[in-house]
Amino acid sequence: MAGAPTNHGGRITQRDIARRAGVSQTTVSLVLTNNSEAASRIAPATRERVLQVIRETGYVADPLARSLLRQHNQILGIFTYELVFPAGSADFYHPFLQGIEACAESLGCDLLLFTSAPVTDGARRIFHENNRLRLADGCVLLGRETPREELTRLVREGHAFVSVGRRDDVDIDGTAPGRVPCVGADYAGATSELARRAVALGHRRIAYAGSGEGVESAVDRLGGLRAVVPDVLHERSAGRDPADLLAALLAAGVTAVFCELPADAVALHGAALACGLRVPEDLSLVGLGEEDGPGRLEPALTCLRIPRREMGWQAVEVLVDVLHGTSDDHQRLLPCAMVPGQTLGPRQI
Amino acid sequence: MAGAPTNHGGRITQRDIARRAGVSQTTVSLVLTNNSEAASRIAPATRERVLQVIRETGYVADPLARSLLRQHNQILGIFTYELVFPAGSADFYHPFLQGIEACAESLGCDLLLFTSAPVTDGARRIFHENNRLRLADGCVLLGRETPREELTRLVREGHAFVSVGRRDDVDIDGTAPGRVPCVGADYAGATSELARRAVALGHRRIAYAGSGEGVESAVDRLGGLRAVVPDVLHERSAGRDPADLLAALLAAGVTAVFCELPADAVALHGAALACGLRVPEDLSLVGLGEEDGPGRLEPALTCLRIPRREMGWQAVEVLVDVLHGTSDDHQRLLPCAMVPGQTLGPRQI
DNA sequence: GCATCCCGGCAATACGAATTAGCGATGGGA
DNA sequence: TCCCATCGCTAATTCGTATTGCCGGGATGC
Repeated sequence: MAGAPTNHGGRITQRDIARRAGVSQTTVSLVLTNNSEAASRIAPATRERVLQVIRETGYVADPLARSLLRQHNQILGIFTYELVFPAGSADFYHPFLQGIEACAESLGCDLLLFTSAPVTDGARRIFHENNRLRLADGCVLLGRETPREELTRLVREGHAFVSVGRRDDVDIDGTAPGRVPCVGADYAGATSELARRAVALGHRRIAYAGSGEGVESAVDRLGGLRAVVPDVLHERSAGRDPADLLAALLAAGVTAVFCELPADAVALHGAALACGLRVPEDLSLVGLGEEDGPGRLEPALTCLRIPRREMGWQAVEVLVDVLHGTSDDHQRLLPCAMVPGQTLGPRQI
Repeated sequence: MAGAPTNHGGRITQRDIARRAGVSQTTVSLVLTNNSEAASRIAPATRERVLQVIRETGYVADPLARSLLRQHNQILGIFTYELVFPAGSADFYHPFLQGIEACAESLGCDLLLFTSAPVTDGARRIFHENNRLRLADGCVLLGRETPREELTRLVREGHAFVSVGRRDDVDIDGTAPGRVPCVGADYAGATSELARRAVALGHRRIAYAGSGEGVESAVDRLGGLRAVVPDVLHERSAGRDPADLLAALLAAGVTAVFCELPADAVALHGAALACGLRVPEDLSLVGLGEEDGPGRLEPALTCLRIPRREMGWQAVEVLVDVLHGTSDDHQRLLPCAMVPGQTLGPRQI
């Protein structure tokens, strides 16, 4: 241990350094805070003596004590309602995390994953008795969905946070609607654009397969489609046999299906082939999201590319805005690129 | 804000609670630390009054101040020499992180990613002037390689850490060799096992393609092969044309090649096919690692499965051991499963 | 009736670093 | 010789929470 002069618990403090250098703790602190103000107040000889001891001992300031005083820690929190590193959908979060990490690095911030949040009633919760939110200066919320009550409380208590994914306004008792800081993908705009394209290709009977309600991203997709095709046929797909769903769609004379989940499009594609139908000649299929996993469809699915990395980066930017109170609008919608694919074609009938 | 009685900087403290409840800060603290000792010292009426105020204000203790006293924070650090979420090799780290996260969650610990570590001389470094290591109770080191001097300093200064991946002992001036806490994959054992299999299949002239030096994992692989096949032919592969490498191997009469990097095996496979050779009939190929990415070889490469998730989990276990001073040996080698594949076959000639 | 004990609560202190106010010594000017 | 400014450094305080020791009053024991 090189004879480190630990006084009490093993960790070496500024007082230890001070003792060894024959100065006060204040002086050690002044030497360390290297600004022109303080530096000028210390004689070069003293300064050097202190630095020498610091070098010998390898002392570094305890960031905790420092943070307690400063009231901020250069730490950004990341909270997810599922595991941050899920096993199943191998890397849904990965691009988001890449963007967050890159931006945090450029800011010189560390990233704290709130893995300690206990699971109550089958879900992780931000607010629990030993809430560690304050360890971070602000927090990025990641996940397909955020419980309304948690969101409301975050806004009401004035926490610095940002959601990755658009979130509806929150109701703060009586006053103006609480806008939730967020960086989302512009599902509505992208879906509208695809819808216009489908219409231009001659499609008249268009369907939406998926819930279309609940989560904001689902509402936005259905809404984007409705804005262009008011009389869209809305069919739920959850837990439904693809062949069944397909039959219902065909019976209604549908020629193009917009699927909330790309996976549904893939399933419908399979069902269509099984019926001897051709895609897109007999039925056009569109996935309103990014195809995940390696199971690429052949021919390529017409779908969206969600700018996930960019969303992560910008989420951190917005979070910093929130912290500094810089900008006034803390909501951003990023455009989705369209993946042309080959499953959206001209109506043939 | 519900008229929260913030005194100074916005955050609400135990003193605020105390004022509102007409008690002292001590009492608030005692009410919060819910152990039998302290609880008995507070009258139920007082206790309830304090709890009421706490509920109204939504107060939660500042984990920072708490940590400063306790000298530990329930935070485990993760340090990587590259980005934690790299863009290129999509998810080399992902399985490790999964294991680390799962174990941390079971321990109720948060995870801190040291993204603030600045890049000096082209590489991230743990030790720099504003070292934030002490934010965490201990630290998991992730990455293919760890600079020796950083490792040495970690050991010398007695930091609690663990390396994912075996690391050689470190030289602490004069005293006994400093064993580095680590959880590694047993490359040596697995390679030996594969070598025995190759020998049993009739192979006599076996080559090792790769550096075989430097990083521990490379040394271990070559070592494991040498233990079974002392007269192995060692050919470097870095930056070399696969066809060129193949020619050299064939000229030496090699019938089985053990490749440090599965990617090299894939490249050699391509070169062999181009020469009209069959695998494994004319040449057996073994990858001494996990094939990464979706570019699976056809037929399947005989290689290893690195228990990355398990390594992550056990790394955290070892770290906890180190922290508590529980066990005495902090090195673990985990067995690698063999992926049979079809590129290692009987020698035909 | 006096010593003792327990109950319920509080003041004081510690954790480690940063900041403010101020103290003693020195030097220069009048 | 006296006064004041400057230099170089330190004592005291702060951040928010946990812990220790103690105090006053009422009940209990002998």
